[in-house]
Amino acid sequence: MPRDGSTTPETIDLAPLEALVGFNVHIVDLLMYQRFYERFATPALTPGEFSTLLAIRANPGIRHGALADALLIRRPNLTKLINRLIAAGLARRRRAKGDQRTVALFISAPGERALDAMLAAMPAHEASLIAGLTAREARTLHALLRKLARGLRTAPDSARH
Amino acid sequence: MPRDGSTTPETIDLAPLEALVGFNVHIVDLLMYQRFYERFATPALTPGEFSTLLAIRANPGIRHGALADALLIRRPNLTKLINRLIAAGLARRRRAKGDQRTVALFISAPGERALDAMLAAMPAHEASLIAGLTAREARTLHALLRKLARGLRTAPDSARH
DNA sequence: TATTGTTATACTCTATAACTATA
DNA sequence: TATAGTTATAGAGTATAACAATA
Repeated sequence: MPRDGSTTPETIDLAPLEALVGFNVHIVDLLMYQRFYERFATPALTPGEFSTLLAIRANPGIRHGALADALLIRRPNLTKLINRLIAAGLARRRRAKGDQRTVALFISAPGERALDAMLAAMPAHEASLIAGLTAREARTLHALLRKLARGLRTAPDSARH
Repeated sequence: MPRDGSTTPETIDLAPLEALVGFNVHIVDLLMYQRFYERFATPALTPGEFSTLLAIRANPGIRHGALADALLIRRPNLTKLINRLIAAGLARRRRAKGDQRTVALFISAPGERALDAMLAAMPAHEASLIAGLTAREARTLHALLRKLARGLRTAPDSARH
């Protein structure tokens, strides 16, 4: 740090950025990703793989397309992600009964165990994420984020290709 | 959509995911990024370039390292981003007065104009992002996100390399 | 002819290590 | 010897277009 009176500020003013909701959301997202990787170290699932596997368990037999839409992942990218899960023995693909074009996705027994192991650590993880907030603030934030997500998903100009 | 009684749910249950703060933050971040690109179409700045330029204007003469830390960008990646801003004539690099290793960053006149043009559209943009919330809810969310970001930045296990 | 999932591919973002020039 | 910024490079993540199978 400069010992002279130069213009270089070491205490940075981020006020104009913090005034924008999107910036705060993004910073929080980045920091939470960091925390996820710190806690669930190398051998485990990435946030995307974890979310996908959890969604498959909650919706056995779900199609690729429906899952991709729900998780905001493009179909080609989801295919690769699912391939990784299957290669790891955590999920299974099965041809659907009716429409022969579609594929039904299921979690496997090892997938269940992997998920349960991570979910066991999740309460402590979540608690550490919101450690800076009171319990009441955390509940409020959570509810507002869900409401915001719902609103943004169903928004008018969401002319998502 | 299947017309039989197959197990494929078209109404997806995301409850186990929405119960996790991190998932909601990530979804909101993704959706807000989409909105940003929809509004500030191709010729304009990316969210990262916009944030960086705004931070430079608020902190004239800031060093690369300090800026990278504030925006959670690695130094090599920030160098490339700044190179793009400079190539576009929006920012300038200048050798600092004291420590000859450091570089001081400044916004240019065209940079000011580009920023002002985007900032002029920002109130409407922000309003559309939080359209699903009441004014009071939006204020609460904003305050909680900022508090959360502060807490996560200064956290104990943020042994960020 | 349209749709589901896949393949191929490119582009961005990000991450690490090594280099330079200053300190 | 350590630090600031850069370069080089590789690895994720994500985007679009085109294809095969089925509707």
